[in-house]
Amino acid sequence: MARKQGSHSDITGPKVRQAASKLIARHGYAAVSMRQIAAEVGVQAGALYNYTPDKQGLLLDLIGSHMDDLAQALAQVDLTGPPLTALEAFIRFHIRFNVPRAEAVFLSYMELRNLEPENFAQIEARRRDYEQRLGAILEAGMAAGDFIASDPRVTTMAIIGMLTAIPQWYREGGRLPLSEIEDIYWGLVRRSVVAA
Amino acid sequence: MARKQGSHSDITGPKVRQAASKLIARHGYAAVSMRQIAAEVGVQAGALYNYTPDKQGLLLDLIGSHMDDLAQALAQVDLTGPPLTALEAFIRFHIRFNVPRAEAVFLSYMELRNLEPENFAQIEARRRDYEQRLGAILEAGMAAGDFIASDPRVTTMAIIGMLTAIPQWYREGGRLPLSEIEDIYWGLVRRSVVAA
DNA sequence: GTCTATAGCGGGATAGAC
DNA sequence: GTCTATCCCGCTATAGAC
Repeated sequence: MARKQGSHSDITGPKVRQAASKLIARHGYAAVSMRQIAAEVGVQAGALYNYTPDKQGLLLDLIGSHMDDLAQALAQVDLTGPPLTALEAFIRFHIRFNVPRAEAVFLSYMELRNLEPENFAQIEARRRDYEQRLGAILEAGMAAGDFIASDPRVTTMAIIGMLTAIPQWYREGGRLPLSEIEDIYWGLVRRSVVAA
Repeated sequence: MARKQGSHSDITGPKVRQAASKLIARHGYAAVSMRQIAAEVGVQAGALYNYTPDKQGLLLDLIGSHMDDLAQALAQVDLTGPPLTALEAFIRFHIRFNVPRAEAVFLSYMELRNLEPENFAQIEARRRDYEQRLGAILEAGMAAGDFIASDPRVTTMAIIGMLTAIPQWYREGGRLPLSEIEDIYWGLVRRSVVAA
C-alpha cells in the first residue's frame, strides 16, 4: 500500500521480461541484443539495467520463474493415489501446464546451454526432480504389477520426450481441441505401460 | 586422379564442417564466431571463406547434409511390408540413425530458426516428408485394422517426439546398450498402437 | 590456400544529466 | 526511472601479400 500506484517499475519490469521471452524464444539468447529488447519495450537500452544486473541475469530470471511456476503447479496435483490414477494425473497435468506456455517451455529448454555453469546446474537439478516425480510413479506401478515391468528410467524419458514435444506442433484453434490431444496421449501412454 | 594428394582443401574442408558442427551444437549458431571455428580448425578466420560463402552458408551446409544423409539412409529401408513390420523397421531405423549422430540431430533441430526464410522452408519441407513416412504407415495400419484406430497425425508427432528425444539423454557406454534401448522403445510403441 | 591487417558495424554495459 | 552519449570490445567479411 505504501507503493505508489502507477510506478513505472511495476509496469516496465514485467514488460521487460515479456519482451525478452518473446524475442529470445523466437531468435535465441545470443542472437537477441539488449537494444532489441529495449525497443520492444519502448525504452532505451540503458533503462533495462534498472531491472536486471546483466543479460545473463535476465535469462536466469526467465528460466527460473518458469521452473518456479512448474513446481508450484505440480504441488497442487494429487499424485498420492494408486499408480494408474497418479500416472493419468501427471500426464494430463504436464500437457495442460506446458501447452499454454509454449514460449517459456521452448526457451527454458533451448537456452539451457547459454546459462553460466552454476545457473545451469541449479536449473538442471530442478528439471531432474520434476522428471523423477514421473519416474517414481512408474517404479511404484511396476513394483505393484499394475504396469508392465520394463525399464522405468527409459520409460520416463520416453514419456517426457513425447509430451514435451507437443507445444512444438500444437496450435491453438487447430484441428483438435487440447482436451482431445490430452485424451489421445493418455491413451498412448496407458496402453504402452499398463498391464492388460 | 588429377587431384593432388594432400591438397589442403580436401582436408581443411571437412575439418571446417566438423569444427563448426561441434561448436554450434554446443554453444549455438549465434554464439559461435568464425574466429572460434577457425581456431578449432587451426587456421585464421579469413581462410574459412575458401570453404563457405558466409556463416549462413556454413549452417545450411551442416543441416542440409544431415537431411541428405537421413533421406539416403531411409531409402535403404524396406517399408513396403505389412504395417506392423514397416512400423518396427521405421522405429528401429530412426533410433539407429539418430543416436550416433546426436550432435548433428541436435544442431539440425535447434538451429532451424537461424536459417534464413528460404533455407528454412526448404529444410522444413524435407523434415515433413520424413515424418509423413511414419504417418503413412500408421494410416495404413489403422485402415487395415492392425493398429488401434486413433488420430494418425497426433500419433505420428507423439512417436517422433519420443524417439527424437533419445540422443538428448542417451550416452554411449551408459547403463544400457543401444540395442536394448531400441527394444524398449519398440515395445512401448507396439503396445500403444497395435491392436491386441 | 593461408596469412595479416583492417574496414565497418553492432554488441554489453556504464556515466551523468534530468 | 529514463534518457543521451560513450567506452571498449568482438563480430563478419574483405583486400592484398606471399
